[in-house]
Amino acid sequence: MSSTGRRRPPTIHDVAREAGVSRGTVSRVLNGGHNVSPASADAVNAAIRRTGYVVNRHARSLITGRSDSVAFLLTEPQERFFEDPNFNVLLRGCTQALAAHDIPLLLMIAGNEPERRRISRFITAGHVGGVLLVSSHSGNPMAERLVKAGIPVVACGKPLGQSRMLAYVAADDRDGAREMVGHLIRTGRRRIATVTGPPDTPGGVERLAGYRETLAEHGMPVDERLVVPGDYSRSSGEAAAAELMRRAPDTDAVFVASDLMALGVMTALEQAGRRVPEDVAVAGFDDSPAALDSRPALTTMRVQWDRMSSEMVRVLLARIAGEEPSAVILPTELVRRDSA
Amino acid sequence: MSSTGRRRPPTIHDVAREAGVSRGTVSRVLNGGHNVSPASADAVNAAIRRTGYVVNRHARSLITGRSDSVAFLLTEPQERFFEDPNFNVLLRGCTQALAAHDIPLLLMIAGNEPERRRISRFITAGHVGGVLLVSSHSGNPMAERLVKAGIPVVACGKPLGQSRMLAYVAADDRDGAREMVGHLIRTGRRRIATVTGPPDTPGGVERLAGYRETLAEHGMPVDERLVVPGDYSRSSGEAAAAELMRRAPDTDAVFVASDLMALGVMTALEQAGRRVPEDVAVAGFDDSPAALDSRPALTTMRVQWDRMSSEMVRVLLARIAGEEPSAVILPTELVRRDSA
DNA sequence: CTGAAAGCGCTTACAG
DNA sequence: CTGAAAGCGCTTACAG
Repeated sequence: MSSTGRRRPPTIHDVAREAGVSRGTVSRVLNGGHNVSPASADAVNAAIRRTGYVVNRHARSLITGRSDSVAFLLTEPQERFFEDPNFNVLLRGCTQALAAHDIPLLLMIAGNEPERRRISRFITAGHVGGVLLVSSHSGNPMAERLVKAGIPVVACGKPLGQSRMLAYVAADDRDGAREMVGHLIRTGRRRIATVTGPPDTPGGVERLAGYRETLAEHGMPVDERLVVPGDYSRSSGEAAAAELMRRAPDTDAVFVASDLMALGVMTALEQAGRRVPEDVAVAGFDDSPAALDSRPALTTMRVQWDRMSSEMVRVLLARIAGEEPSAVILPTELVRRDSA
Repeated sequence: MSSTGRRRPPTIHDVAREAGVSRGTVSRVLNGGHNVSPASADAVNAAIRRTGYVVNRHARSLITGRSDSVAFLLTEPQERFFEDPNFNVLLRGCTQALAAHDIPLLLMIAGNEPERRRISRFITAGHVGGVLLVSSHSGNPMAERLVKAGIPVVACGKPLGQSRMLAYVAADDRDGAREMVGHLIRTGRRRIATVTGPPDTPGGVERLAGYRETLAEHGMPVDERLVVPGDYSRSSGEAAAAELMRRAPDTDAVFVASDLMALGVMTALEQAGRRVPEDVAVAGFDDSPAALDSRPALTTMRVQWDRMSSEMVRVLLARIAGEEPSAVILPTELVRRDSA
């Protein structure tokens, strides 16, 4: 084997010597093996194995002007995400899906404009091969900049108003809402309220749309007093339910646009002396871990967060490889527990 | 200004021309400004501003053999961390503290041996300037490898058995335990039990030690039946409390080594017909967000997770700059709520 | 204090 | 299919 000291890692030059070919040929094997004879390829691969060679990414990036790493980019006040249990699942899933391709994940938080500028500069400087964009609110300024700079971007959730320019992976919010509201109707509920997400988020828009559609299809007029806005926080759910009890004490079901808000809704209902589900059914959305801990256990729509992350990575790698932007919509699933 | 098209970003060469100096001088300014006349330095800095130059990290890393990025490395079955609310605080804090220095954070999860190998290779290949090691269990195989490879490492929490070779930042577990147990004694409790963390974690060892010491100092013999092991999970707290009620129904206080376990303890006590805090006081450790949501609200020791992350980054940067490993112990603070 | 030059490890036309 | 060569943007002894 190698006669010299084991200090510095082998380079493409060592591999070339070991394989009896030129450095150019080694590089060609490394980059897809085009225009290389099978015999040369075999020799190179064997040499790579023998020497323990691994490509120097810095040298490669210096030439190509791009990096193989991927950014996981948060572009909102981070509190929201870091409170959200789904966020962890997503981050972990993306890290592992990328690791399977030996691609490092860079975590970046762009909560304000200076941060956004700094990060834009970093990304457009070629330090990142693509971006997993996690942001639920529309009108995201980062998205446009990155896309214009030619950076492959995949969004998590449908980017309202930008869905034409971005690849994205999202849950089927509207269909999920339809299924849940249908469930409430089938189980005999007649005064069905909803607590919505913010109107500039896909979950806020689509889940509400599904609610409206389903009521209409069942010939149940939508009473606007039963539509109360929330902001996905637990406390906003609590406030919404309190408001609801004032506006329409005869409410017998609440379709809530997120589990976290649903927990708040249950707390407020309890305080208002309502039993769940006997007096009021409560249904959430997301199937977050907390849904299991609540009492009664929360009936909810499951969003496949694990698949979400693997699909995001798959679509991003496809984009990086040159494919056109595409949208992936993942179905949701009714998880019936005790609250509805 | 520049006469050519704005396509490719300016290089050190552009700056040199603009400043009327050689590329070597520009590089010297970039790297600390040693051996550069004030006049040259000024000219270079002005040129940098004018051209909008930013260093190409790939080229720099290719030369120096190291990177300025930092890894945030998890080395255990990730579930534990991703369930832990403190983890989020830590991750976010580190990301932001590093961002302030314009240093990217790479998230890596090494849950099994193949992953550990892959990541070790990546890190020792110079793709990372240092490592923030997050792992509570002792005997971490990564730590030793990295240290031996000369990678600056800072651990979160005292690395049992490896504290000599690693820099680390930790909460003062023992002191915190002493304060809490003292509080329980001062408020009249006499049969004080404890639910511990795993014996191979600093929190498991130190918080138990503080418990024992404090009882002893107050002339209260430690009854080993009152020491029940847990694993930091909520359910282990539940099981521990149930066991405790069997072993010693006259227990009037439980010092629990984590908030999550404390929540489990409260659930089990409730099921056993005990009132908290009237019959049994319950005290946690960590001051995690969940401590606020419990009913009664949990009395606990606050760990300064936000400072933890900024200290970890500070110490790591110092290590990278050549300083010797150091330990930082952060004080904890008694947060008195309703449960004790 | 400063410039000219070598070189980091790789990729990619270019010529054969 | 293959090798020789140029070059990516930077740092760092080396002379002066």
